[in-house]
Amino acid sequence: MHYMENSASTGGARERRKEATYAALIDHARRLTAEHGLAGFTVEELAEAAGVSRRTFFNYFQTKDDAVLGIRVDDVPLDADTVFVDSPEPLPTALKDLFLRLLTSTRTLGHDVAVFMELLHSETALMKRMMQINEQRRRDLAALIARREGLAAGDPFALAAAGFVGHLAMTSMHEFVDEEHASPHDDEAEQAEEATRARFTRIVEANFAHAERLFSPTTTNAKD
Amino acid sequence: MHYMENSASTGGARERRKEATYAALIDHARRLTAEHGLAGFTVEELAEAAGVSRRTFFNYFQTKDDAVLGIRVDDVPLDADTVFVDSPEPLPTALKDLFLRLLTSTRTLGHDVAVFMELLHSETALMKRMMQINEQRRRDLAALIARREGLAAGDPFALAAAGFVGHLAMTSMHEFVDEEHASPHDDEAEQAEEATRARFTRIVEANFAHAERLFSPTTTNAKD
DNA sequence: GTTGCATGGTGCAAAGATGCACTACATGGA
DNA sequence: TCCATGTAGTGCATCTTTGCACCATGCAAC
Repeated sequence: MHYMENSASTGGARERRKEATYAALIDHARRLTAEHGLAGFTVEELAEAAGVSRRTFFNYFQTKDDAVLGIRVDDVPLDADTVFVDSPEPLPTALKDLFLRLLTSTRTLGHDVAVFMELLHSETALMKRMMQINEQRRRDLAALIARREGLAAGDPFALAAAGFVGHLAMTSMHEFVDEEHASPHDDEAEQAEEATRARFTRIVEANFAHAERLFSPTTTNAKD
Repeated sequence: MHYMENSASTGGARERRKEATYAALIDHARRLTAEHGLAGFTVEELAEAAGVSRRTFFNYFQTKDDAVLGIRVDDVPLDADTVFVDSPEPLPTALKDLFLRLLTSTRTLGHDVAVFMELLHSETALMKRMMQINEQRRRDLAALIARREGLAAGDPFALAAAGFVGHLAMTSMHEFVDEEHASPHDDEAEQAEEATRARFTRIVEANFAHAERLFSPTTTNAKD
């Protein structure tokens, strides 16, 4: 009678719809910025391309810039990320997961990474905002690591770890872009996206593996 | 500054969204019926395929069957169709326009016609409902023609004209299906859809041309 | 038959999207 | 300088979608 047993894959229609709208707005924001520059299109046009009203756009993003960067209004503030704090994983893994989760939210996991970096370098406004965001994230992450590991706020290890994660993140992204640039990887369909994402994830994991060796002496002393 | 001058093509986001949802629901309803039969899928699955909730489906269609037939809840009852009554066009043209408008609403203008006829003949429930609908439409149309032409309700000419239109409609659809069946028209992409629609429209116009000759002696006597 | 279960269909209150009016600001003439 | 215009962003009332509880029906197991 039922030809489909696995119907409800990702929860309710409300959430699926929201994700789809976020995806559409971010993707079109980047496409339009690449094609016309950040000042070359209006929010009105972006909203229309994504199939929502102008007003709805501002329910999803505080500013036009944020749409390009993938900074959602419903983002959990990093300093409230209980998932990371409560994760049973070892610290390096938890950090890697957090990083990947962030990239998923901003839609910069696969081929988008290269596009994203392009945009950052072509629009100074975006770069500026991104640096603000990263600064804030570094601070929040330090506090988060301290909480997770049972350290005092401002503990040097937490600060160093947070900085190191930033470094790993940046390194991973650059490394990925360089490698993609080096080997053609003639992509025609979106079928390539999955493979691209896998390549990127592999690079991230390779880089975060460094963290394992550097962190373990310290982390085994804390909270365990 | 603006790279796009023709932004607002079809009004607000609300209407565009509604049309898209109707289109998705009808198309998926037909696809699922073709693949699994009318009883082979649930409203839940149909709604999910179209990206809306089950409850929303019932905001768009009274019943599952109606979705396949393209009978919307917000359809203007035919006997309230002021567009037709107030149209300045000659009667045969107005009738043809009304017919094409109806087909647009039910999404059976192009390649869908053949699919639609297939479904009608494969599911007796659909055929039954369709005949009900057509019966009602014939009655309403007769009343509408009478109003438009300033005739008394039940005027024989109005009744005959309504019946004739039903005949022209049926003839057009069958003729189209036969011709498509005869010539391969290897369609691969949706690029063919536009051409298919044009072929169908041409057939409709050819058939309604008969109405011109038959109606004009009478209509020139009325209301003019 | 009757008990359970899947599905069709509806009422209702909460959440989300939209239209509209409004402010702020930047830019480019008179 | 001052004004007109275009666009970013926000407050608010209204409309739409959604989740959920609910009932009716048909069908299969017992």
